[in-house]
Amino acid sequence: MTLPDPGEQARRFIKVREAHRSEVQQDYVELIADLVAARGVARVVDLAERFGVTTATVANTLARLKRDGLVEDRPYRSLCLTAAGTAMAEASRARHDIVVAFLLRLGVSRAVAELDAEGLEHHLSAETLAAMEGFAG
Amino acid sequence: MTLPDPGEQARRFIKVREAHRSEVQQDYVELIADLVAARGVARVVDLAERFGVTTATVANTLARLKRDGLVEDRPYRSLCLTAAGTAMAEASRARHDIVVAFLLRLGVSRAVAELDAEGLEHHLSAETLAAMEGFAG
DNA sequence: AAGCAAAGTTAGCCTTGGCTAAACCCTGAA
DNA sequence: TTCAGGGTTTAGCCAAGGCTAACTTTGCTT
Repeated sequence: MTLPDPGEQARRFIKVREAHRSEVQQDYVELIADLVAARGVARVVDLAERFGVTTATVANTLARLKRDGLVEDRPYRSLCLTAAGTAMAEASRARHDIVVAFLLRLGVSRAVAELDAEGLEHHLSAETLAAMEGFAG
Repeated sequence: MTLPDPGEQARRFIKVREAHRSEVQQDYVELIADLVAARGVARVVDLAERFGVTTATVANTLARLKRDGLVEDRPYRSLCLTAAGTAMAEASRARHDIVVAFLLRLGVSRAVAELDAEGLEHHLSAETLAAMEGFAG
């Protein structure tokens, strides 16, 4: 039983923790973009329902997204992404689609593919994502 | 652009949040088991070095693991897993190995496989894991 | 145009998981 | 045997991301 180099191992865990920090942001901008695309508006209640949290939690999270320049600050108005938020949403969606296509190609059912993609997509390096894209077709 | 069913989508995100809660636990018991296997003892300083955090953070996290019955409570002694902790460590390691083997088979470099596995392994359903195992050989 | 219900926000609380600084144990060398 | 230094724990701080309860704003309906 040989152990990895300590510094190398630490870098891996630090990377995972960094990914966690942007996960929520990516999920939010992606869902806001999808809602806007599908029905023209994204409301706080919709996000709360689709994330499975309360509207208070959504408001709390949106405050951070506004602070970070991803969402427009327009109280009591429909949600709206900034240019940076839109860019992040597009990147997230592209990656999400690759992961789902890959899992389907691997033989996983649609329901499970959509489920696992949600957790997986934030932890893929460019190299792995490229390999998945190639495999998916 | 059609949106998923709200309840279905919520269940996905709830699942991801649940996975997050046990991630740290799994990483800790897995590393403790590896250290014990490789050198007989697992010390707080080793965990801190390999996770890339301070020893204070490790002590804090270990208090939760002890509370949850995964680690023996023996202050100032080498860390030691309970039966439950050992079982979790074995399951984590098996899953980790499958993911790494799968990524290597997919054509990803060893370094990136080890890196991505660390983030990926906590977000795989049984179905996807089985598919990966089959693909890996 | 008024009033009410639904949507949104705010205040205050909790846990997790980071940190620093300081106190505390333990052990090996003098 | 003692005591200095390294390993461990404790105390106290912070941000993220959950919650409930109470409040405000909006906008639909009458």
